[in-house]
Amino acid sequence: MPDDDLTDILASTGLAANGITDRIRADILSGTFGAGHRIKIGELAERYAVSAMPIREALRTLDGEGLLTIIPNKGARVRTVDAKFVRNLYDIRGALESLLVEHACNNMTFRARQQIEAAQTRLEDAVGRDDTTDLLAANADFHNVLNQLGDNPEAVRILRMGQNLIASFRGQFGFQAGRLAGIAEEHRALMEALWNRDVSRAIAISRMHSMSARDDLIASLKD
Amino acid sequence: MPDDDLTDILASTGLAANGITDRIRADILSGTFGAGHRIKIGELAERYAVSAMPIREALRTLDGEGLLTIIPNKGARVRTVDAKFVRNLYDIRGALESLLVEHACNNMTFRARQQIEAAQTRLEDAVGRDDTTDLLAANADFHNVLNQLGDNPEAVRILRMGQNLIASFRGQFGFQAGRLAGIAEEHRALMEALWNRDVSRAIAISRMHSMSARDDLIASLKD
DNA sequence: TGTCAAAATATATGATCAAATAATATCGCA
DNA sequence: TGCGATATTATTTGATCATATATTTTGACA
Repeated sequence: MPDDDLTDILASTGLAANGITDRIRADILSGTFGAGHRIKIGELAERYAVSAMPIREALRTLDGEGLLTIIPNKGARVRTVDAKFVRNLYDIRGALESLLVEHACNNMTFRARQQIEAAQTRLEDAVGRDDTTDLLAANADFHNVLNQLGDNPEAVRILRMGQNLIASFRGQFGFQAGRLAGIAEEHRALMEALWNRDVSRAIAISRMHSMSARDDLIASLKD
Repeated sequence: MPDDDLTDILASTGLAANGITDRIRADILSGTFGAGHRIKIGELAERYAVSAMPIREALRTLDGEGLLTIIPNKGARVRTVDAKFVRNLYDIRGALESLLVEHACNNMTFRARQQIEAAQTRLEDAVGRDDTTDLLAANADFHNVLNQLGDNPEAVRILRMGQNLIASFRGQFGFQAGRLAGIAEEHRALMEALWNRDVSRAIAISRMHSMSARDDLIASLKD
């Protein structure tokens, strides 16, 4: 049964599709439940028209993902996010992405190169049109190819957890002026290093790329 | 209420004490439930003399920690661990620990230095007596000081999750000949770099330290 | 009026039962 | 005997109720 295989694969990356969990996560990330918001099981049960049980299990999962914090006998709150927290997540992201880029550089394939170049073309197009939505999609594709090539699904899983947390704030705060073009430029530099199999340079650019993103978001947070 | 504060702090690091969760985790890490073992809610409920409910929530938590894998409608299994998985975890650990060491090097305090030196003294003593238990405890202390100094609790949390997974195999497979002395030596080199505020050298040694540990465990796995 | 204690309320947690789904066994048939 | 469909069992998931814990409100007293 190929369907079973797919389910297993999804589960193995810690991203098994679960209706209620996904809906709560989406509502947190969309800002419906803002940072620090107190989550009440009863409320959510009513909101999603299910019993308390699926909510309780979903909250445990989201706690594990870091999206919210459960304090025994006191309930759950959406994780509060400050500049320090964002900085920490981006530092983690930088460390893990550069790890994946290192392996990706060594394992680069023709097909992956094509995919990266296609994503970059779409990304630059989006920059030209100042289209943030398309840019984020193309950016995700760009990095996903590298992440897969990085050959470390556990690291990708951690990365994705952090990404979820950050994504909502991106949508909320947007980018600083000129950042979109900066992303495209940093990608081009990374690509050049990758095609040249210059591992140490690829690592350095990858880390720098994360730090730029980090500083951009923190600057936006302060506005 | 200081007790409440403590609970909150524990919860914020994702390590809230929960009786049942802790017992299941311990039983997994001790090998009572081996890799790949099918976890049945009913069995565990009987074993720990509680209802199904706490078990179900505990399994979600442990799933989030990566200790087991839940497949919808099919149940949970203790994560199977192969050399590739161990390699991935250690690569993650190397990336995150070197990140923390970088900050620790910049934020080094006199008090931290004392604690690190004390831990190292105990570690070397344990090496001399070939006492693995004491060595692991001293080693944990050594790294904990650095992790705290790294000033990134999110990274520490991820690190701890991976550590849990690995710890059980350490106990099961032990170390290769001469590895204990190697650990002590690598620590000394790291300390020297730290006292000299040589950040890039400290990072390099930290990463190398993780890779040595990785290769040692993988070698043991193959025996 | 302010503060503390106690009652009342709200909420999370635990237990039990019911339903849905998956795994296993049984039986008919070639 | 070997295979496939069906029935049975086992197990997870969802719903509901009971209990424990936390929070808020109320009222007595200084």
